[in-house]
Amino acid sequence: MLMASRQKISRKATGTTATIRRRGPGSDAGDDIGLDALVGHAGYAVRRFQLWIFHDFIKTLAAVDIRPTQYSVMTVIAANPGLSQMAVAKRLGIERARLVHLLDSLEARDFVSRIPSATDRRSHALHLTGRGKTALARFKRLAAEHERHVAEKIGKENREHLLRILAGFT
Amino acid sequence: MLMASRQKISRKATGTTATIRRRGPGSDAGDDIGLDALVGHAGYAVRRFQLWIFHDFIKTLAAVDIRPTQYSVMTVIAANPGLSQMAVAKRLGIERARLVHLLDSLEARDFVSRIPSATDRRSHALHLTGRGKTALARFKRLAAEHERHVAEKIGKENREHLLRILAGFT
DNA sequence: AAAGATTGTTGTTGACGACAACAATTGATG
DNA sequence: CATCAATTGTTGTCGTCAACAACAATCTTT
Repeated sequence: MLMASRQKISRKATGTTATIRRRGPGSDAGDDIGLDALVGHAGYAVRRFQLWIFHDFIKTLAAVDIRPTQYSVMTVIAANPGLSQMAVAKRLGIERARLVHLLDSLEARDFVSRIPSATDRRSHALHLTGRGKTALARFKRLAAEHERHVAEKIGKENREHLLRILAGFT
Repeated sequence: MLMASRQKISRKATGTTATIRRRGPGSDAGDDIGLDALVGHAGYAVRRFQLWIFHDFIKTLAAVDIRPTQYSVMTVIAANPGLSQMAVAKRLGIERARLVHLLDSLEARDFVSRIPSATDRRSHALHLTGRGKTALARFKRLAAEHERHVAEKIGKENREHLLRILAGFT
């Protein structure tokens, strides 16, 4: 065995002294373990929820091979054609260094085009291509389906309430 | 300049045709850009919120150098001493491969100890050390302060409502 | 005793955030 | 007008994290 530091200790395997719920002693299947202090921490709940929601988004849009960040980039460009990379990065809270690769992949698939700005030769004016526009329409239908999954998971009114609560972060 | 593919196009810099809000023409500072379809997507709001919340957690607990995942691991072990690595990983939704490194760092700081299980020589019974227990108490105070930051950010009752909505994911 | 499952471990891959440089270009200041 | 600071896109590195695949040791089942 490749484990490290295996001292010999004769500790009783009483284990799980505190907050195990609904389990007979001796059972170690471990699917209902108390969290105690972790419940009531917003960060933990949000992290788990985000994992679930991204999984579902990726799965729902797997047929078109679009990830959440790519979708957000195309959406912003579609709503504001001609935007610079800096503007998109700032708006979405991603770094411009990261946006470079995102746009590379989207441009390679002919969804987005970097058009040299007529007023600033440093910057690119971002636009969706024709293919990009029709593709985004399909993405939006799938994203709406994903959004329905969210509503099924947490409840329609809870989803709307959550959107209102977090509206300040968009 | 190292930019790629700079064709010469005489496109008008009208830019931002659709949904720019509250901005005079010609200004390109770009801090108020329409999102349109992105608003109403739970995943986007949750992602931004999670970034904010993790940043605040890390900053608030920077003095003790504890990250959210480390905190969650110690909390679960404290509440359920003797748990195996598999059980902790399953409970927190992290992979056991990842938990190895997390426990390595926590063990190196003498917060957690891997005690060989008396009943199963494959598994480790996880416990907090004395140092780990007193340290966790301090972490919890700082985490509570972070939680107050969350309440200030989104509102006390909104935070509680959000916790209720996402209770199923903990 | 043999076959299959489990546990901890190591390693790799890819997405992602953060940061630091750099060339080209712009804008402001003298 | 010349010069210097700021901006824009780019490249690169680093660290975190989720996901997977392998593996040795061990347990369980038959």
